[in-house]
Amino acid sequence: MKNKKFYVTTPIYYVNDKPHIGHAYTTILADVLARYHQMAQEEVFFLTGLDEHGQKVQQAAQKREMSYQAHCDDLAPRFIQLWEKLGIRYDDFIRTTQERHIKTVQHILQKVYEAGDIYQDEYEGWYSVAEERFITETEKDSGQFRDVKILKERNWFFKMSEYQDKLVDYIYEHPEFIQPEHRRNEILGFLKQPLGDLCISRPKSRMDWGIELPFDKEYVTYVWFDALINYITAPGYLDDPKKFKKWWPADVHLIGKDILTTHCVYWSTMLLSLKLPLPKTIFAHGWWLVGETKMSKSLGNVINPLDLIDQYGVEPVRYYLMREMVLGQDAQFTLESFIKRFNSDLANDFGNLLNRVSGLVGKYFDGCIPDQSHLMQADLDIRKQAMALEEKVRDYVNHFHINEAIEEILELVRATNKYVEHQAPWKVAKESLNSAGRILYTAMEALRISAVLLSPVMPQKTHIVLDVLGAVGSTPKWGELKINTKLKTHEALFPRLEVKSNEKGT
RNA sequence: CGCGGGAUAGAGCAGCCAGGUAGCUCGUCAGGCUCAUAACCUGAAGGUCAGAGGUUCAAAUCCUCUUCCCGCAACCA
Repeated sequence: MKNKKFYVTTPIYYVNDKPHIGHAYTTILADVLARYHQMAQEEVFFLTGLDEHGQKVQQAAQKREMSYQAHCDDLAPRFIQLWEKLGIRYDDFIRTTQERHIKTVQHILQKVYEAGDIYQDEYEGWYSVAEERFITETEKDSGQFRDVKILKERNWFFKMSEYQDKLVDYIYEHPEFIQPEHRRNEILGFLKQPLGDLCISRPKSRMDWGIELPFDKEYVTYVWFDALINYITAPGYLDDPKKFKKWWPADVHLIGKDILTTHCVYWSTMLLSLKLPLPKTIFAHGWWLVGETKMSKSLGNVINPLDLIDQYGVEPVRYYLMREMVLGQDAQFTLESFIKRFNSDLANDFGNLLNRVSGLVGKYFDGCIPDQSHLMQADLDIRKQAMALEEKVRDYVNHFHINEAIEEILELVRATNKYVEHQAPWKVAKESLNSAGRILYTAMEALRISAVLLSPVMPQKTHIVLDVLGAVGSTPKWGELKINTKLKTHEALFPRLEVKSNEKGT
């Protein structure tokens, strides 16, 4: 049987500023998904990268008195280094200034142009002289823009409207296409209005940092038309048909809720025009809110979550971000909840389970994994729960409920702690070493399976656990522990964090 | 009447689509255990499920209205 493939993307991040928690979150999420699918024996392609054209980049570069490309080259490593720090294992890193991408975009522009889906017209709208861009009616009414005037400009347009009906039908026929569901409704609501055509050019006179239109040298491409194409550039749309056929359509485009319309509407209609299949799922996650709405004054502790990495380690941060964010909702990032999560889940439950079990095995079995012999009811209960876990986790992950997958694993960890407590092998051992061995074997198997299933979230820490158990490379199937294996010594996995008692009220 | 989502114990969430004793984690209180990272286990307190009305033998769950919060309303990534 041929392995399934899994192609996951993050947005390509815009290099007008340094990476922040939003970038980190999406990328970790993609990484975790990629690793789970790898664990399920699927072939995975994980793409991330940078969006380097457009007005904001131009402005940022000008401000720094650098060339556009130099500015991009300066920022790119910051992203790459952060991904290294976060343990991100991507397969390709695309930058829209790369030759492969520019060629692909120009090829597509030419193709769409020749197919008659691009035409020239005059764009008229409110233009902010200060911002050097057109603004929407809503933006104009907000009164936040000065020097606003009506401006007419000749531009090239993509016939997005042609594909409106097709797109609406597609969304209705594919409930999994846009997730979560309320985002899908949002797009369907948006598409109830007649869709206009998309202006896809910018005159060089106004903005020249972009990909030149192959059929009109006076213009560069609008940055979104450029950026979205990255998803097919990387798997080889232009120059590697075999590779492209293997990976496209993408299984998941992960995005923030702020770029929902561009992906669901612009990108989809572009693909429809190109007669390419649409991605299977576009998943929009929520945003991290740091603390309260206005947190500055009372506590003076405006926390940049990235700082936590240096202080507490990468993996607790990965764990926290994955565990705490629910579906496509927003979530609050507070140091208090981070520490609570760390102590209760990682230190008290998971780390401590390893500690107590390995301690007992050291004490009564000379550090060697004992034989399980035949299991009693309580043992069978744990085994049953552990054996059912893999499928539950897979199911949750496939539906993007990472937090629930993690919770399900922690339930096994907690149940195992409970089991050890109730079975009291330290007492049993005085009468029957055999029975104590059975209990400890069962607990260690449950721990091992928990570690395997948590490994996509915390690859390094779970590796330590598996290494201690002599079970690196094992699967979530029951019974892979090797009897008589000598346990390795280890430090506390997640030493408890002291609660700083200077917080008040929050 | 623009479209849509939400309001469940001190906190964060599940349950709602397929009505039938209100559940999980954290926190609090009281015990227990002592193998373990002052950890773990047992038990308890705490909710008129935003409010009002309706359907039903039965509503957190379905319907209507009200209040409050939030998202979207396109050419900026």
